[in-house]
Amino acid sequence: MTISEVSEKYELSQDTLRYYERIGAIPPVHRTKGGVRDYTEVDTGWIELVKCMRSAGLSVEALVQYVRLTQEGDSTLLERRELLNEQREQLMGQLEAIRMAKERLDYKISRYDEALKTGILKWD
Amino acid sequence: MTISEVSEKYELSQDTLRYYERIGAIPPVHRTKGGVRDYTEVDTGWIELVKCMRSAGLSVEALVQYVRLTQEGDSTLLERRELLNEQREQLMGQLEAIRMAKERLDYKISRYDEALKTGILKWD
DNA sequence: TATTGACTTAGAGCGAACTCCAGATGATAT
DNA sequence: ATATCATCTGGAGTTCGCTCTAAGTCAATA
Repeated sequence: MTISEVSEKYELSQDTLRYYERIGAIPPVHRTKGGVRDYTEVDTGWIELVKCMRSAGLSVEALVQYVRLTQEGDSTLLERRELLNEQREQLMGQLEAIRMAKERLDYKISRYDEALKTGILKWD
Repeated sequence: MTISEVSEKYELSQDTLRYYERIGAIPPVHRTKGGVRDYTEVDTGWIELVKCMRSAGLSVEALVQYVRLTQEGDSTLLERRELLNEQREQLMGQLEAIRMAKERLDYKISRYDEALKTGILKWD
């Protein structure tokens, strides 16, 4: 798969795909003899993982670390689980922050709805 | 309330508090004759709102817009509700992204737990 | 074979959200 | 009054995560 195909499929710019590889957020991508990227399913699997995790707010740095550990082999299994656990905790926190903000927004919106419907403004 | 007290209470640096005010993410804060900030309850209410929304991922720009609209008075009620609704939608999307990432992390972690417990690595 | 178009790298540039700094001014305790 | 400390402003600096540019190389087509 060429970079433009991967870019299309995962809706990530070619620049971003190269960037992720350059900094190590994904392992080195398979290349043709000429040095052109030719993504395998393993490669795109990593892309998908990174896209998923980034969209949830994991830092690029955390992904780089994770990839580095996987490259180092089985001796880092424990460390990798720790890293994933930490990130999981982060996500749980973020989930809670969003839940709270949403609650607050819902309340505010309901007040606006009320005010717009009745024309009466009882503001706090 | 002085800026150092507010900074302490809301765990936001004094620089950040001044920054939020400077760019308009909160309305102008009450001052003493000497020009020193003296936060009222209304002021800290805004601080709390901004902290809540920022921690959930709302952009500073969105908050600036919201504050600007509130300053313009009742004619912007509808526009403000629209803005809050948009932000709410964003949060819902973010919630879903995090849910999905968490699911994936949970699965991966369970695989690591298994591997670490049994010593058997059946990797995909 | 020439030319077009996709791809390559290294490195600079950019927007968001702070964060830090310098120099001035305000508040307080002796 | 003076020393000390907190706070002020304007502006520069930092970090993150891309995004763009330039100049060169690879690949497919006429």
